[in-house]
Amino acid sequence: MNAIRTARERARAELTHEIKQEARRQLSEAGSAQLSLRAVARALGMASSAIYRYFPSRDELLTALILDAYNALGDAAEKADRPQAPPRERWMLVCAAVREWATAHPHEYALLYGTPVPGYEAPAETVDPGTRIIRRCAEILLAGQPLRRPFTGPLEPELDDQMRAVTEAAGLDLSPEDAARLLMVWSQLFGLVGFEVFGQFANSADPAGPLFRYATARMADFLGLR
Amino acid sequence: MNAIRTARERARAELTHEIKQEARRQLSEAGSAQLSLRAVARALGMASSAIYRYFPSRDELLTALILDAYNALGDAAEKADRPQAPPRERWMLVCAAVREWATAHPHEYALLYGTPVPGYEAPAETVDPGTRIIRRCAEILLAGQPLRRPFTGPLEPELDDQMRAVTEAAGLDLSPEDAARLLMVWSQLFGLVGFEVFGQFANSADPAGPLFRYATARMADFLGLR
DNA sequence: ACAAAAGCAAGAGCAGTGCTCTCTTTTCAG
DNA sequence: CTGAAAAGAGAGCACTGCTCTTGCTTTTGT
Repeated sequence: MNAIRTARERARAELTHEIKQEARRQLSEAGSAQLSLRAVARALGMASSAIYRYFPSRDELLTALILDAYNALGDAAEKADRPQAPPRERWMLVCAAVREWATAHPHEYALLYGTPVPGYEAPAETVDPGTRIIRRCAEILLAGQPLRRPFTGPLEPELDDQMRAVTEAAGLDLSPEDAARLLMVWSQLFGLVGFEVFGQFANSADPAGPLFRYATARMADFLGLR
Repeated sequence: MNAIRTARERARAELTHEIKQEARRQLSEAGSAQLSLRAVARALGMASSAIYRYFPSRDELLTALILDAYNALGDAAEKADRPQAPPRERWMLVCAAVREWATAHPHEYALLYGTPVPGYEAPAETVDPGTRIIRRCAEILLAGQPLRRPFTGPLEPELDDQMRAVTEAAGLDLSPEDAARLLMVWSQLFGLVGFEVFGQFANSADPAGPLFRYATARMADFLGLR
C-alpha cells in the first residue's frame, strides 16, 4: 500500500470512495440500469461534470463496483471457509456464504452474474477476483482427495484437453474429470443462487433455503466429498 | 384465432409485428439496455410518439419480447423432444435445444434469465410460458419412472412440504425428492447455459459444448434416467 | 519563495432518451 | 354520409452521458 501523501490525494481517495458508496446505495435501490452519474453527483452536492475527474465514464464506475463486488463476495466465501474442517463441511460453508452474500446484495450480484452490462466487456482486472470462488472450491476438492465419486462418465477428448490445460494453467493437481465436475458444480451453484435472487423459484421453492441446502449436499455427494 | 377483418386491424397487427421484429433486431445487436423506442420508430420511418399507440411504454415492449422469447425457447425445446425416445435421450435432446436457442439468441436469453429489467416485475402472462421447459422436463422424469437414483438424501420437512405443494399444483405424480432434484437440475441447466452465454467459461471450457454434453449426461445419471 | 504546471470544480451545451400533449388526418360504423 | 374512434406527426418536458471552456487551488521545480 502506498501511503497517501498530499492533502489532494487524500481528498481524492475519500471522494472516490464516497462516489462508489453512493453509487452502491443507488444500485441497491433500483439496479444498475437506473444508476445515474448525475444523480450520484446530486446526492454528493457536486456538479455532474466533476464526477468525470474520478471516473471517466459510467462504465468505469460500474467496473469499479464490479471489482469491489467480486472481492466482497470472495472475502465472504473465504471468511466462511474453515480450512481445518472436513472438505464436505467446507464446501457447504462456502456455498452458504455465496448464497448469503448474493441475497444480501442482489443488485451487486446481478452486476457480477447477471446480464453483462451493455457495450462493455470485462476488463482484465476483473478476471482474477472473479475466479476466487472457484479457486477456493478447487482447493476444497484437492483437500478431499481421494474423492468417492458415485458414478463416472467418459470425457470427450476435447473436454479432456481443455481440463488438462486449465488445471495446468491454474497449477492444480486435479484430474480432468474432477476439473469438469468442478466447473459443473460451480455453474450449478450460481445457477441456484441466480434463480433464487432473480425470483425464478417464486411459487415453487420459496423460500429457497431448504432446496439450497439439499442441492449443495447432493453436489457434495456428486463431487465425492466426505 | 380471430380473423382480422378490417384493414385497420390488419395494419395494426402487421405494424405491431414489425415493431417487435425491429426491436428484436436492435436487441440482438446491443442488448436490452440499448433498446430505444425512438430508434425503433426511426428505423420504421414513423414518429416516435406513434409507437406509443402500439406499446404504451418501453417496458411493455420488453414484456412482449419476453413473452415471445419464452415461447420461442419453449417451442425449440418441445420440438427437439421425441416423446417416444428413451427418457435419457429425451433429456439430452431438450437440454441441447435450450443451449442452442440460447447461444443463437443470447440477448433474448438474457432478457429471460439474466438480470430482471429495472423497475419491472414479471407480469402474470409471462409466468406460464416461463414454465414450459421445466414442465417438459417433469414429463420426461415421469416417463422415466421408476428412476435409478445413484444416491439419495433426506429432505428437510419444509422442502418436503414445498415439493408436495408444487407437484400437486402442477398435477404431477412426482415424489418430493424427484421434484427437488428436478428443480436442482433445472437451475443447473440454466446455470450452465447462462455461464456459457455470458462468457464465464471463457479461458476454461471454451467452447463449452463438450462440458455441456458431459454435464447433461451426469445430470441424467443424477436424475436416474436410463 | 515564486512562478509554472497540474489538478479540480462548475456551468453551459450537445445529442440522445422516455413519455405526454395537442393537433391533424385517416378509417370505420351506423 | 356523417360522427366517432383510431392513428400519425410534431413540439415540448425532464432526464441522461459526456465534452468543453473558464476560472480557481494545490502541488511542484527551480
